[in-house]
Amino acid sequence: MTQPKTASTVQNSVGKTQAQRVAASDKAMLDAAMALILENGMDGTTLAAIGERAGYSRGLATYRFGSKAGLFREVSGNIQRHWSDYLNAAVGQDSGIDALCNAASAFHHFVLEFPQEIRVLHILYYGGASPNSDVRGLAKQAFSRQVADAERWVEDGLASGSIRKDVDPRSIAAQYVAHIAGLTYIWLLNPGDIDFTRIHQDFIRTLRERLAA
Amino acid sequence: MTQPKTASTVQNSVGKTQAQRVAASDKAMLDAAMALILENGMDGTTLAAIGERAGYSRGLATYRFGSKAGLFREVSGNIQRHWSDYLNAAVGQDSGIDALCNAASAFHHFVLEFPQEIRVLHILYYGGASPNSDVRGLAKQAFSRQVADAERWVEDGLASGSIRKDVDPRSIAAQYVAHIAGLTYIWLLNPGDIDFTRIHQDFIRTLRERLAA
DNA sequence: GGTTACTTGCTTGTTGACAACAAGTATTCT
DNA sequence: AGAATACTTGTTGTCAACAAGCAAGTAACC
Repeated sequence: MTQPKTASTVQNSVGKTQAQRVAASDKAMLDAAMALILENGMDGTTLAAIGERAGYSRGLATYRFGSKAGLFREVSGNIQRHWSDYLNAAVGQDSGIDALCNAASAFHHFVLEFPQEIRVLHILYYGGASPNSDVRGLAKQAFSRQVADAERWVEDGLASGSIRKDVDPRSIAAQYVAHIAGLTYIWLLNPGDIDFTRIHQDFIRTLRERLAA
Repeated sequence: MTQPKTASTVQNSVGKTQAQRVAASDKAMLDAAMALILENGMDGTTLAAIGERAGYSRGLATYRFGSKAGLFREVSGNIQRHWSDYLNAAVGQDSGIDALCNAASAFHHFVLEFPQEIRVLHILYYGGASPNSDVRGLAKQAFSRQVADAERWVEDGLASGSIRKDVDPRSIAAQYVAHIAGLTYIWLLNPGDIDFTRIHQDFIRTLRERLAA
């Protein structure tokens, strides 16, 4: 294993265009990174291990992502894009209570369909609770946007009269996001302890009861 | 600064009993640890920095806590004990909806009164979202107990007839804890963004509406 | 279409920071 | 006094980050 590792050691890295080489290594690196974060968390994941797990050298991860922070940025950006598309497809042009409920359902389905991505994403985001953490900005931005979305939905519902007048959009939005984030956190800690589907149905029902005009 | 640092360099470390020496250093170390975790997070806090901030050598933190994991255990244990006493004082022998509401209010007051302790505690707990994290077990245990407490309160309320019959204690308990944890997380990320008092009042009201028999 | 210059992808060498531990010194206790 | 405990200093191994180099691909020119 100490023999010099040339690019040709790696499957399919010769006779390809540069673009193909990068695409291949990039995918392998991101897959390896996600797998290692799931196994060992952020701290336990080393840049060297990512490169080697992906079938390259210990140095490639640093070269590709620049730093550990860059790696986390890349990974979270990828997953977030996926979730964002999924959410938009589910919510579309809805607003008011329907938008809130559809978004919650979309999250519920996403968790069932891509549990690993959600796990990785939240491992990263909860790491952002630490000050000076490299992912803090990412987490902040993600949650701010979620709250802003929810707030907008509630405001639209108020404007159209489908939501009762005595609620505060900002407060509802914060509670809505907190509910989902908190539940996901508990699930992350103790996957078997949470009956996600039951709680989700409960939540949807309560939301409608509480907000309906 | 490179001169040998003997214990007598430290204020009040000579002419005291061993017990007093330990008590003094222990307090200084824990204070330093909390301050540094608040400033730099878990990753950014080094055992050496804790010792030196506390006015001792770079080695004392390792000697005292055994390892970084041991340090976190100690810090979280201390804060948790404080919160636990605070909670018991507030909830007492209450059960049912009153217990849930009083516990939520106690948390609200604790956050206002000891924001730094809550910040540190949750920085540690959210770090537990990472697998193989040293604090994972602590976080798991803490949240399990919170859910169990809430579940018991709901069950008592069901038994005494003060809570409506069609709710699932486990589901309610999980949502209750998720609400508080999620809200705290968002507050940790963006302290100014959350109107804690308003949301708390909202929450209490909703809780009563939703659970009252 | 073949040789040469250049660019880009990737690897290896090295440094500094830090946790962890071992071995030492200082202070108190009996 | 010496034993025990509190604390400090020396050292090792791991890892992120960076620097320097090698190899494969691409383009310019003949």
